[in-house]
Amino acid sequence: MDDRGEDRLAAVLRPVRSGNTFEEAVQRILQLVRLGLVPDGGRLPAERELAERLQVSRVTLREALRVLQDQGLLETRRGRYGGTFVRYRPGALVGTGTQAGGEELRRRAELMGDRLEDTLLFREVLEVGAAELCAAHRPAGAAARRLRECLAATGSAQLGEYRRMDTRLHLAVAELCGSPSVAAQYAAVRASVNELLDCIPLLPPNLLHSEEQHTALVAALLDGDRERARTVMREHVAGTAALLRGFLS
Amino acid sequence: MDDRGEDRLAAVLRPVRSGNTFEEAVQRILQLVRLGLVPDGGRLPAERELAERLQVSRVTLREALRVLQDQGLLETRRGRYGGTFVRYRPGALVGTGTQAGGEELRRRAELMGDRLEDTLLFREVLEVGAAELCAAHRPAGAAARRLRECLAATGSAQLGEYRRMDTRLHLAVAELCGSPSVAAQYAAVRASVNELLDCIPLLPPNLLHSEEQHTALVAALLDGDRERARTVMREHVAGTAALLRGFLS
DNA sequence: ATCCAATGGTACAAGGCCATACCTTTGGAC
DNA sequence: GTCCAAAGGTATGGCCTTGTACCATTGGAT
Repeated sequence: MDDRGEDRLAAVLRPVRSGNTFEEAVQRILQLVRLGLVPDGGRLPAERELAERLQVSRVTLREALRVLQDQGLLETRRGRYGGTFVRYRPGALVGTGTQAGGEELRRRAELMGDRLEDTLLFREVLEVGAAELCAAHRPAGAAARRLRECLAATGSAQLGEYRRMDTRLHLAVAELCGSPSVAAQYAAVRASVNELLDCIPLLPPNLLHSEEQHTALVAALLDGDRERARTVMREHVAGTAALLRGFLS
Repeated sequence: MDDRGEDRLAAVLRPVRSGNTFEEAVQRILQLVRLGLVPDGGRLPAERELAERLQVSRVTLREALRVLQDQGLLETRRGRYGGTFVRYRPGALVGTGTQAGGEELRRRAELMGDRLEDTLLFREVLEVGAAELCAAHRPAGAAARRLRECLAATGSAQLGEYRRMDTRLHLAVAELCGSPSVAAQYAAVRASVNELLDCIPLLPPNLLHSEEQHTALVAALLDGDRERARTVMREHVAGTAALLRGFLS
């Protein structure tokens, strides 16, 4: 051994399970909601399909759904054309000054503790890396269409739908970079970030700036300009990180 | 829903478990070995400590150790100052042309299938991102010492120890970037890469080139030069990826 | 020579998770 | 109005995992 004190094995010797199977299932369903992949009022895949895809027994999956029902986040209807429906309106941005949102934000940030900094750094690595890789692939055809469609959707989104559309665009970049692992990790990390972002109001000046960056990003991606894609994404990410840190101090 | 055919939920709706608990424990122990964090002849932490850190029952952990013992990768001795010891000599580089190694490499690459490309891309994102973040932190004090020490160790390593020291340097960068998640993901992905690299011979010209890049990398990191750190790391990673792809075609 | 602490080895009962099968509800198709 | 397919709701038996306690072995300390 050549360790002296500091633990060089920490990166490997960490828990193999982050909780019960059903707790992890809860987290995954929460990701679907926080990422807006299933919008308010939308229907989740059927229990049998969800269980199959998460590789969890239906019994366990139902335990997870039960928790989220009890929190009022999901509603179920029986019978054909029934299913599990999302009831989720972030809407912390209406009728609140920066006070109320700030309270909740601090509460949630407190809960994340040390993982907050980790999350923001990890996000930067994934997102900037994905942008560069995506540009390197020079998206064309269906990929290019998807990027353009996502960009247009952010531009014409209602205020209440902006975060959802923003998430959709970023997730598209992560998926188009060619590495499923990057996409999966980004989905998880972005769900955490959204949990915080949902607490702070969306101000028009920020939104405009964000849209300029989105436009520049997609242009760089379609041009296959790696350096520019990376630079634009880095600034964009730094912007939201600064926004969060600002509200937290 | 606005999905049309393609599955936008795939990044979230993936298995919550990649296998049995004991299989995942096996993978973690294998990581320790493949990363060279516990060298040949070295002793693993005691069963009780391993179980604690992996958050796995000792029974399950012992199942995992048993598998690796049966493969001859681990040996156990009872009694005080006993323990579980690593018996692992990559050494595919002695007495083989590129033939034998190429066989085994292709076999292992086949086994990884689609995950190979994913692994190489994910590695690039993590490694390049970690380098940039690490430089942004301008490592000083203990961090700077650790980088210099790791660099010196690669420079003076025996041929049989070079890959281990190389891994140690890269892992140090990932850890010093400030995000435990990045370090953890990198450890996993690098263990996979090492499984392949162990099949191909280490040629002096490649080694020299690699060492030049290591030196430049550490210099950039200590200078706090983000762009340079990123560029050097990108070329370095592209080098080993090209090496692998070359042996595979 | 004895003791002891650290390590691997073993046994058992409780709880978690799963596969499977079946029941109940619902609304459209006919 | 009847039927049926698709969805949620329920029950059972078995394997996996855990927590806990205890046994066996070893080599240094005394």
